[in-house]
Amino acid sequence: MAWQKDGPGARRGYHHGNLREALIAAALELISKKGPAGFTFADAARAAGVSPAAPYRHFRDRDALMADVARRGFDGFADALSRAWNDGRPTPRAAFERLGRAYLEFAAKEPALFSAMFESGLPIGDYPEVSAAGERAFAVLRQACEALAATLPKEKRPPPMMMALHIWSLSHGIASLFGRGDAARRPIPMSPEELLEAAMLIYLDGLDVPADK
Amino acid sequence: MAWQKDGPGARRGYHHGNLREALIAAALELISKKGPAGFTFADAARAAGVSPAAPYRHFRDRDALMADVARRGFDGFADALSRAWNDGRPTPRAAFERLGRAYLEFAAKEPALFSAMFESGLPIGDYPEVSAAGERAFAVLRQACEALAATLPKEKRPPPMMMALHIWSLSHGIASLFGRGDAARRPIPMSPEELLEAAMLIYLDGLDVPADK
DNA sequence: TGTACATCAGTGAACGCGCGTTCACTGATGTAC
DNA sequence: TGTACATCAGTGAACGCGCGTTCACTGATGTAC
Repeated sequence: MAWQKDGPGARRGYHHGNLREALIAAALELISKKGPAGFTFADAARAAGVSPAAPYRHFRDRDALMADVARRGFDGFADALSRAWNDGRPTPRAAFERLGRAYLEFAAKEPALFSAMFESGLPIGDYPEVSAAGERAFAVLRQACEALAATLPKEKRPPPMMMALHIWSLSHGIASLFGRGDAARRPIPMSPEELLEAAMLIYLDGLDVPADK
Repeated sequence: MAWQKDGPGARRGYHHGNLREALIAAALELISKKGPAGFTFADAARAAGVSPAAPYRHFRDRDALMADVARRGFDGFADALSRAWNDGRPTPRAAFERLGRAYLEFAAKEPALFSAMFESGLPIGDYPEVSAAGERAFAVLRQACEALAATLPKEKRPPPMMMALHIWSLSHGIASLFGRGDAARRPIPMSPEELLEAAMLIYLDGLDVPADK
């Protein structure tokens, strides 16, 4: 956690030097401890070690801070998905399965970001940069579906948009219900990753996407 | 909305006569207006037209009220799923598809209950009656999967528990992301019902569950 | 059928608390010359 | 290189507010006899 810049930019007295980042880090910390509703603007200021008035220099209000966290979350999510897809190498099908796992991995490794993205209760209409970032993440999945659909003969190709929505929903459902270290999670007899992998196998079978090799 | 009993039990002055129910109704109203985090104990009292101290006669605190809402939600959910399944009549497959639609219907028609059940942020470990009600709802789905799996030849039968988790996750993902009249919802080119139906078709195809007729 | 009394389910005033927000301010930094 | 000044990013005190919670209380209801 980079609460403060290291080296010459580190806090040196009156000026924090890196408050914006520190507030975001504090927000993440507080979200993972107490849930997306579990922190206030004043809490974030306290955690960053500044006066309650200081955050106003960087964010209009708590929602704006939360929105920035969510936007960063979606940006990181889009990157993670892109990396997993890796332009469909070595095969679209193998890459596609990696994509699903990347979804769960993100939810598991960054539960605070995941909460901010999907459970913050933000009026996302008010934060177009958040929904734009969300679109970018979804676009990665959609592209992957297009590539995978293209491996099928024309008459059997499903609409890639529909496919993308299916996979997104499935992954999201698994991640929401079982995917986090959450105390609220119900115990299940297999790991979320196995659960998703099995489901994708069945789903792709249903679409007649041939297994690799 | 039965805010107060009708007839002889209706409010008649000093005693409310039906405050417990009125508080629950108020909570639902407030949840659908402002989200699961969007109301306080005092708000609920105000909405029910009583003093801020009155709710303490019926609930230990706000969380206890929320938990009761969630429990009722799961009970109603279990009922709705049971009704949709209808013991697998006329055929397990047809009943199964009804089950999926019932999931979405519940989320769409009772968004406040749905929020209380899945997005309230309650520490459900502290409310065993809530998780028990959740289990009852899940059990309906699991039973249905058993019945459907039983229509397949032994060597092709998937584990019903896994199947149930798949369908639950998929339905839940669709309901969460696209299923509510929510302002936060992303626009999609088909209805959630169509989306789920198509996904289930593909999934059941993947399992080689024969279509009816 | 009346009455005395216990119990129940409310009131309303009060409290301490933390939050959001504003304000005039001030220390630190960057830059023009 | 030095200096004056503008700007930036903080402080800390203050405010009004609503919340959660407690308390002694009281009106209404139910019941034993």
